[in-house]
Amino acid sequence: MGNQRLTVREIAELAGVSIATVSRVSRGIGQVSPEMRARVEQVIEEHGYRPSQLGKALAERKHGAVAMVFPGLSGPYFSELIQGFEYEAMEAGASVHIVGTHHRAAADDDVLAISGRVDGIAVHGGTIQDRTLHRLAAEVPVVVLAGRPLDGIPAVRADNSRVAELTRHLLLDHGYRRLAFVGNPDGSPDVTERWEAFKQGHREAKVAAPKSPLKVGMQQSDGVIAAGELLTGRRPPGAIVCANDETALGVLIGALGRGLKVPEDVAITGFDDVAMSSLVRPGLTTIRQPVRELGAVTARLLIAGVGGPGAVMDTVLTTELVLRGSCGCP
Amino acid sequence: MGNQRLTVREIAELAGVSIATVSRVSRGIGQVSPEMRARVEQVIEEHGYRPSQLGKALAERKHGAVAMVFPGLSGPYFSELIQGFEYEAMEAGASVHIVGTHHRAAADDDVLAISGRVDGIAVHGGTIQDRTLHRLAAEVPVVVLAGRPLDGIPAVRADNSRVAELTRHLLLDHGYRRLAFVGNPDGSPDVTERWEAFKQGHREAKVAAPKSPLKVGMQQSDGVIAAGELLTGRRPPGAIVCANDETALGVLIGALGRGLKVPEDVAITGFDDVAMSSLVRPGLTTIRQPVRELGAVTARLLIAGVGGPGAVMDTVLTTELVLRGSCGCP
DNA sequence: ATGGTCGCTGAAACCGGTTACTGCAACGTT
DNA sequence: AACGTTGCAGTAACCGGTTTCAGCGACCAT
Repeated sequence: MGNQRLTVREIAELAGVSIATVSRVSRGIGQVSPEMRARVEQVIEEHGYRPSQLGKALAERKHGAVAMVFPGLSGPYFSELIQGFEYEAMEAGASVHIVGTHHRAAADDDVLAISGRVDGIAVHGGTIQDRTLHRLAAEVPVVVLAGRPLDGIPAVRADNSRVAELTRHLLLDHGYRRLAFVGNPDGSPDVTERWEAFKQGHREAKVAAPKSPLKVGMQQSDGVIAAGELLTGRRPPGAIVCANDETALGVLIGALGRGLKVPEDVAITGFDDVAMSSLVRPGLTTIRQPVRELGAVTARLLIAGVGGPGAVMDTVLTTELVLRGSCGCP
Repeated sequence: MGNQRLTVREIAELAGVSIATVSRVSRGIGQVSPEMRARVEQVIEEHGYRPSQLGKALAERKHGAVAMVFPGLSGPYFSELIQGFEYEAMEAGASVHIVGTHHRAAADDDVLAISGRVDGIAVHGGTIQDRTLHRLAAEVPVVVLAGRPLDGIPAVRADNSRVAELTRHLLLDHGYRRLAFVGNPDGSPDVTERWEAFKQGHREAKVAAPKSPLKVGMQQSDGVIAAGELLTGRRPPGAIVCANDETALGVLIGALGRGLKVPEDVAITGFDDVAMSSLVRPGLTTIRQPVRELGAVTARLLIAGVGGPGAVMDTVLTTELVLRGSCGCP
């Protein structure tokens, strides 16, 4: 405690050189004679000098930090996403700020406040208003994560249209009728696209799609609640397509807890392919998306600087249908 | 894009005043005549001036940011923890850096690297080596979160000893014998304390405790794996005490998936009381800890400055036994 | 009229780095 | 011998804020 850090000028004094030389040595650039370099390095080593990030940042006019904004960080999806993002940022020497808005009123202000502290911001789709997004983009490079590109703001996302393929599989290969969709499109570009793909799949199979989705949250506990809603009526659906694995697992637990058999009584599918999905009985049929990679690509894009001519505006990562027992496959 | 931010000097020029006055107005302190204040405020408003965090930070010699270091952020526990921390930090105007070490080799270096960017760091128990912790504490205020205080480094934690009460409940009230403990004490102060309390409960009930815990991770998927290990042998335990709710839910799913009845065939308990625990059938008997509050208290402590005489060295939040169906209670 | 107080504003120093530019010595070339 | 390179180190000017201190005019008391 207490022993405040040394500055360039003090190190310069101790080594009997100018501050320019200290800076050159500590950064390892510029021309410095071997003996001078050795002398300065010795002093730096002795006193454990490390340049202040503050001075450095001001002089270089960059923060060496990026931020990620998301609604909340419940569950494996956000964990993976952040880990991919954070790992990539760390590799590039940038530290990571996080802003979870979790339904806070002042969220948009918080996001603007962070813009003065970072070199770039990744905003999870549906987290803040488009208006705020534009104001943000005027201050600092922005990438939309899991959402659509918007007026010069690039996006990184997964191919949600594969839900159409899943839907056709349920309708045509297994012959289920009366599918239900669990998930709330409002405020989530991902869920919106999945719901649209769900309807598209119905069109392609020439089967009437349900009028509306069952709007619940994205957590496992929301799935349990959804199961209660869907499976207690007189005409329960033959298959339940969930917006993500966590709700699907919740629905599965809710169904099994009611003594129903999956997939005999009801089929269930998810989206993400989280670790649990291959471990439950029956295994969860789902769509695998490269969540970690999504975060990593976003970080790389942000650090590379985003803007400029020829910049990639829309990065869509491929997804993959994973068939397991919960849809009726062996 | 492109329109770079204005500086104090430019605003001063535009308003026809000195930079000192601009600074005083923008900070709202010091003596400024009403008309001058109005004039400057007008210019600030017009041009959307907001002082650079970089200049501010350098001049004030503080970053206005705190960091949280943890092993990884899987599951609801870390989500809640971070949300509590982040919310409190935001309230105080500090932004939040996160560092997930997730078993990275260079983790300790990363943590030291971040120390030059923040005013304080919360380190989750068991994340980095004690040696690194000391070096860190020499640079910046540090609080250990979910761990023991260490040589002047304060800690914030929950009362894990309540696991002894839970253990006695299983042994004495329900009469179970042959309890198993699921969780890996290595590298986790929390799990270590819970395992110790588990043995303590056995001593108090005068029942022999198992020699060692079943060492698995803290995620739901690890619980499924643990269920496979414990429930396939010839003499399965009568009750399984898990280090946290997520593994307990995994064990529960694994047990039900094998056609076992809970609690008739095997009782299961957890720790945390996450949302899912009250939704599964049977409800999960667990110990409730105030995870969010844990994060919030840590943030407050860090922002208040930690050190100094009379500082609180050890903050222990109370926990509560929550009895539901999975232990055999009605 | 003079001296002292008070309220307000501005000049300049400072925070801790980076870097353009300058100066100087040693060397090679014609 | 005079001159142009070249390599190296130092001076000083930034980066964008905050804050100390000095100065100045208005006001009041004597």
